[in-house]
Amino acid sequence: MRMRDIARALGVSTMTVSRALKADASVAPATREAVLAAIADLGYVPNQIAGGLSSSKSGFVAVLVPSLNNPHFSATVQALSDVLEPHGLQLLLGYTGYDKAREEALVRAMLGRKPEAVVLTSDGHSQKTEMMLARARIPIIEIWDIPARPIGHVVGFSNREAMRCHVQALINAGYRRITYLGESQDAGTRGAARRQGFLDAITHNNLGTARQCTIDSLPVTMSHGETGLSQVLEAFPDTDLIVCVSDPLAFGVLSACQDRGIRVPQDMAVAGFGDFEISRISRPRISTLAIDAYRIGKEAAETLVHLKGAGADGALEQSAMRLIPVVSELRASAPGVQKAGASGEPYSRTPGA
Amino acid sequence: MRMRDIARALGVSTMTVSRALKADASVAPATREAVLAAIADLGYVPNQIAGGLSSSKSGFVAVLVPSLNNPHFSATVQALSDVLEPHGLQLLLGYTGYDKAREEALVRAMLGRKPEAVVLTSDGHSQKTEMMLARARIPIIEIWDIPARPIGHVVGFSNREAMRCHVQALINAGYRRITYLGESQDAGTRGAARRQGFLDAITHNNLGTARQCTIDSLPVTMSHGETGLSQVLEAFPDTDLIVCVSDPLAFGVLSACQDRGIRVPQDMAVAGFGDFEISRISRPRISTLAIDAYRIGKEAAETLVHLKGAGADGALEQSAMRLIPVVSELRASAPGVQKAGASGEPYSRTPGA
DNA sequence: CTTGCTTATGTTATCGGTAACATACCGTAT
DNA sequence: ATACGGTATGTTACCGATAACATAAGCAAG
Repeated sequence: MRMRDIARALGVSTMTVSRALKADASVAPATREAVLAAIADLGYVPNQIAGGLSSSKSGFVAVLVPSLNNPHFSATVQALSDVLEPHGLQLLLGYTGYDKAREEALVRAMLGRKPEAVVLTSDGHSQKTEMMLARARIPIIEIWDIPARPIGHVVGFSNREAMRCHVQALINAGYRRITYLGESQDAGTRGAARRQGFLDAITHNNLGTARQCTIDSLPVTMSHGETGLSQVLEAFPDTDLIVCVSDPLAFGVLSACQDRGIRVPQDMAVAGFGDFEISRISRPRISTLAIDAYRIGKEAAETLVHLKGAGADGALEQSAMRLIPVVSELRASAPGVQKAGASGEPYSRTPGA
Repeated sequence: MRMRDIARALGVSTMTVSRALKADASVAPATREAVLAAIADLGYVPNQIAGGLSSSKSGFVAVLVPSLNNPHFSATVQALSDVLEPHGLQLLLGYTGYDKAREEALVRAMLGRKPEAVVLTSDGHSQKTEMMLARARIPIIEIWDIPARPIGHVVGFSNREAMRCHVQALINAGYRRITYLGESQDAGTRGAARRQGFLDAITHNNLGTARQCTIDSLPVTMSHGETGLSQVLEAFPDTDLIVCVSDPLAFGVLSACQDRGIRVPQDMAVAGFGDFEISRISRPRISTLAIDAYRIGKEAAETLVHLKGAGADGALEQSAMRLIPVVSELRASAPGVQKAGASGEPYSRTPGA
């Protein structure tokens, strides 16, 4: 079933059919209706591959995220989809599995399909990946973190600065013997940036040598809580607060505390990062840092739509950087808040730039 | 940058370049090396759109899931990707948001890109969707549930039968005043099948009129636990077990119980469905039903690979149905297991067909 | 009645690859 | 030396749509 079949059935040319399928082209209203009726009747679906080759408009945007099983990335993808689809842009989704080689292979495969733009998380890329993206001459948007050397546009926040503020708020709440629990092989990733932010806060407050424990898995999940807690208790038994690299890990630590009869937050407090749903629902709740993942996707998509509107030179336009504010939420698991009797109320603080 | 540019740079024809890019074609080893070197050198990425149009092999498989923010679907997608990518098939992912109109629009958009197969969850489809899929003459695989009227191949299990077995196991453990907590607008979805399975078990055991409460949201998440528990306590205050349509909801109910000082499982037990990580990590643990989501994706992918190997008539071949076994896991929140002192040990039961 | 402009539709070339067929070249058997 | 078979490469047509240009019809103004 081709466009020609529709055209022949109506005694018109393929161009008339093609034009009838576009909203703006000049076709007589009666003709358009007849064409659309025939298409619906025969169940014709236009071949986008052929159309794309001819018009050099593929109609999709490549999106690369480290993992799909992550509410943050889901929300970001959802936002991208919500904004881009009304503009006729579909998403070609790929997940890198936190693996740079895989990311490179994916970028290559995606570029071969001529996406109109590429959106990817700024977690560090291989040199070839960066080269391919730079050569592609299409808009590139890095999201989530602020890369040291951006390829194109950026929509995100500084994980380092966010974690620094978060830990500072916890220090203000009275904690002093704070241990960080993160990933071991995090070079160049968001995890490393968060760790650095933790170190910044510890150093700035003269809290002595930083206490750190790591888990050898990428990404860490709630299942790693037990291992993580063991390590912390062995290395730093007097810890009064464990700051975890993410909320799921914090929840895992919380469960492990319950198993050992450690009262949270009286004996030891637990903090996470990322504002996953679980940190609000768990009992006790987990202090965390809220990130508006949907907004990151939304603003990235809006940047793209704006670039499209600006014309073909969009890719060459001055690259923009949009910063997304984040908010620390100290909950019941932080005694400072508990004492204030506002066990559910968030204590908010928006870090600057 | 086109293939012609590579060809000219080497003084060969485009066909030689094209052939060098395929593993099996007959090209002199020296020529192939020269071509590949030039390609790497110039950073050429073949245009898959043009290649696809010419060879009528798009090289990707369309995958539709209701939501990406769901560990089950993530695992299934991961499996599909793991198996299909070595065969040169990429995934074109779409999520329906549990919305049939959206699903229809997505199917239309995807078919326009000529996927080599379509994999979608069997949650009920619009009539047009079914028609389009049937007409596409490519392999269609419905996964997760067993549809009443399959379009093509099926890889999944019976949610109804699984829930029936699950509830039967809980009845065997001693529960009698069991209340079901599910979604209100679940017509034709997995939720409805699970509800029906619950009803089957209640009826079969002569436990009187079934107790049901519903939450008006699709999908329900852990955040709906509080509302759900309120409804159950109001309508059926003597409930000894709440069976939830999914694990996240069960976790939300568990937290709500803690807020009210309801001891789980002594005062009231909580069961989920789906074996999410959280039901293993939460304290107390949640009785649940394990589903091997990765295996569903893996077997679906293997079915596709087999069909490809079988040749062009794959789509017309006898449609297969693969059943995935599921296992009830009664955990600490079920007193039967607790009494046996095996607080972490799963109690297993594999339902037949 | 003709010119000129607008609107609706048709014709042709092309997007960048690949299938299918054609051909040149080489070594080996006769 | 000739015929033959296989390998390596080139030529041509085409995949199914659309951009760009061409053309026919209709109508207003002169």
